[in-house]
Amino acid sequence: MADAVTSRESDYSQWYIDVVRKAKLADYSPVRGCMVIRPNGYALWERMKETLDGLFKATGHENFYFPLFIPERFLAREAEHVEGFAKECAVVTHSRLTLNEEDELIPDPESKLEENLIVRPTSETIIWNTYADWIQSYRDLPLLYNQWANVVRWEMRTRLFLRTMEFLWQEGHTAHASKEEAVEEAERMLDVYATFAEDYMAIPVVRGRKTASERFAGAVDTLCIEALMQDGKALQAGTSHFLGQNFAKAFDCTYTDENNEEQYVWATSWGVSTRLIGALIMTHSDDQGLVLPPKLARDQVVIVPIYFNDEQRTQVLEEAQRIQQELDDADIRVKLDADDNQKPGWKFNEYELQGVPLRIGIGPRDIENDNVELARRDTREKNIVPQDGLVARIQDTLTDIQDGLFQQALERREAHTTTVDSYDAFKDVIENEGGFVKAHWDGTEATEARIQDETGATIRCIPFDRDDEPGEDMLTGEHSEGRVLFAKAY
RNA sequence: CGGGGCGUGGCGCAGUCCGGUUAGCGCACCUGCUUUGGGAGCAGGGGGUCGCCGGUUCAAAUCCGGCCGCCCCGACCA
Repeated sequence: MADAVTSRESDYSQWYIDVVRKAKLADYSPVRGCMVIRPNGYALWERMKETLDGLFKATGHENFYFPLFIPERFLAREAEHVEGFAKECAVVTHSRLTLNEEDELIPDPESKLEENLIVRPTSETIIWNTYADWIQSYRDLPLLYNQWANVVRWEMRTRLFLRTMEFLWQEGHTAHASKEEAVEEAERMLDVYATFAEDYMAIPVVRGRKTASERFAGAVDTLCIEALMQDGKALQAGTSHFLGQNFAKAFDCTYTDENNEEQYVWATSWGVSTRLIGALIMTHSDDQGLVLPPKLARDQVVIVPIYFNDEQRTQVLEEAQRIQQELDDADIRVKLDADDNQKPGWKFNEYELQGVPLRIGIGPRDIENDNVELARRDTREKNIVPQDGLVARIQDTLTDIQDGLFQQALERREAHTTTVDSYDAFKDVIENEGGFVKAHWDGTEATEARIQDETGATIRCIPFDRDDEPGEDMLTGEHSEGRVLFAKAY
């Protein structure tokens, strides 16, 4: 193959970049650390967005939109929040450009802003500033809102989709009258994320709680879903935060309860980003390129016509169009590639690189025998199958691919999840095998920091479903309430 | 922020060490014919201020000085 991607074994990092670029998901942009999301990549994001948006609406949320710019003083209001984000903010200081004596374009000193504006790294502050106006009474609660937006975090080190300076995401921001209700909301939305990851993206995830050091800046509690990539590194795929009354207090957001008493509002926020595309790639794709789960593929089936002369071309295309129509009628997303400029062989390779789950090849031979050639992207199996019953067969196969991808990822995760009881064993697994490691931890930040320092592994989460199994910290021997999940992470 | 790499038609590169015809190759692109079941063949054609600025020289992609940009790898982070 002329345009092969680097193999995962020889250079995982280069493989990832090759997949992104050769599947035409994204390009580098002229701006350092930012990317151009190409139509193939954006189509994926659109499908994710549509699906998630439906799940948000189904759980009672509405969309709104807040400004890209946040007044600098807002960010300063919540102490931990500033501390967490101050290091990575883009700051707008001027409102126009002008030419200097050397004819160079510079920010016009005359136009210096009275107050700097921050390009949002997240929107809690500006939203809670407004919630303070919207909320007076317990009757105004809850507020269940979400926004689809871009945010900017000035990163040192970037990687396509996984960490770029600007990225697309959704951020849900809810306000509640009680702590219980807010906690429940944070849990509900984590569940929505987990469902989405597993049922649509075919990515098995561990649901859990972050330790204090990994918590969102300004949150009381951060819940997360963690996924394991093919190279044995963990990736945080979504977070949901119980914010307590931190932002309500910072922005003086109170309501009057049933007893006419003033109370601070309880809050949550939750988000997933285009980073999920990175997770998708690193979960399912192979050395032939992208592999997409059928539920998220823009094109679930591509039809490649094969012919040797004009007469055959007419005949084959007619047949191909008929099949296309049948599939379309059955709500299968299908593309017929009748482009005359590329040969079938070229198309086969191209659609494999782009991860289209199923390919139908149809040529004179097939027409004669009422067959088509059906090729699966995930297993790379090819079969000659009868046209009779094709729609049902394709529906079944798509389901099979979707389930198979999840199953395969789940098995890989299980195979790369190790339970250890000694620090030596821990270091050995982290160093040589990677993956998730279940081990006892004494619950202190000091121990957590030392482990990270010495091994590079962090506590990904305290899993919700961990066994009730007290023990002793592998490092300090102190009491541990149960095992936590360690891994090296993206 | 440290370490490494790279900057030459749209893309990938060679040429740079050791200065010297008209800057070359593959892919892509355009035209034509033949082709089409796993990245087609032949013929013809178009496209470059060699990242930028300065210096040395009869002569600079090549040597010297400075600057800029991007990518990769590590520490911090969705």
